[in-house]
Amino acid sequence: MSDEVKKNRLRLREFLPYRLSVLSNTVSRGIANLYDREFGLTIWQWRVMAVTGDTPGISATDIGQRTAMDKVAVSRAVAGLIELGYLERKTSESDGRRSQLFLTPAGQDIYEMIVPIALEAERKLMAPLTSEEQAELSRLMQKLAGSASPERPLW
Amino acid sequence: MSDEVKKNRLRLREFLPYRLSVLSNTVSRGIANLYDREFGLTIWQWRVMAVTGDTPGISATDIGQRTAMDKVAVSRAVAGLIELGYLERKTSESDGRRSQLFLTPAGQDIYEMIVPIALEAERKLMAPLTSEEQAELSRLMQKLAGSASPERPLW
DNA sequence: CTCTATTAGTTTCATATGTAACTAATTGAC
DNA sequence: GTCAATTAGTTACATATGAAACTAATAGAG
Repeated sequence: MSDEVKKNRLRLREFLPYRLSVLSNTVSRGIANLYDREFGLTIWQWRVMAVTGDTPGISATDIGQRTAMDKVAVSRAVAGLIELGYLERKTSESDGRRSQLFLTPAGQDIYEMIVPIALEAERKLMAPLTSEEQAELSRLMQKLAGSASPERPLW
Repeated sequence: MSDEVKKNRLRLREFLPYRLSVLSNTVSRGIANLYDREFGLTIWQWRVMAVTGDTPGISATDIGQRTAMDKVAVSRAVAGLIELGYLERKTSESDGRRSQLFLTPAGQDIYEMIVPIALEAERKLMAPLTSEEQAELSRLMQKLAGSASPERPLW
């Protein structure tokens, strides 16, 4: 048991929610700068491009589920990407409410440029961990994610 | 090496920055709800209370360093807490720009109520991990934090 | 069919947040 | 001492974000 709990004292620097938040913000900020500087994209726009590139024809709602974005954020990111000429929207023939989203050729180009850069950034981030440690981190995060799922709030 | 890298394909669900962001947001949201529902505090206000409770007389600037908050966020959180009657500000005698912050008796009461609740939430969050896994997670996060430090951007 | 409930997506509005400009106090060079 | 440069903290402004209201289309009960 950690000192923190033993002493019944809360040290922010040892408090997991705080540590997660700081680490995530640091990483996200770095990545956001990268996408913005190199391609003029926000993180949300990039997420939308990433899943659309991986799953052409996906709808905005499904993007939201795959990216943990709410529908307003998806709507705005999609609008921005269409404006930039990277995304194209068709209306589903079977359901007039649904959109089907596709990367334009320009969007494909950007997509193919970003993927290796993003993977390289991830690689550098994880470089200090051995591959066993990387696998272990992944496993532990998955456990935590199950524990913290919003459907089953612990607090 | 993971499939993701091997295939040179980016699957958002396996991409560490994305996973960190989603996990952190889920946890933060749960915690924020807890603080707000039970005590009417924002996460930032609670962070300020936490370090002030731990280090009475601390200045706003030092709070910023200890909580990874920028000075504007600290200023706003402090203003809110003073408004709520949980925090008290004195001007340093040796340096008229510096403030010295203290919990009021009401603030102390809240502080003492929150600490065990927050620790319990953390305990529940980590419950699915063995204590070895918890220690390992902590160690791996620390390594990552070093790797991602903003002073030494990798991208 | 037809009418109500639901769903996909957008817009509106109120609030949160970060950057930059600002004020007040202090420090340090001279 | 005096004045430029720095530091602590606040304010102002522009942008980001999320909740709720809204529009358009579909589904489902009868």
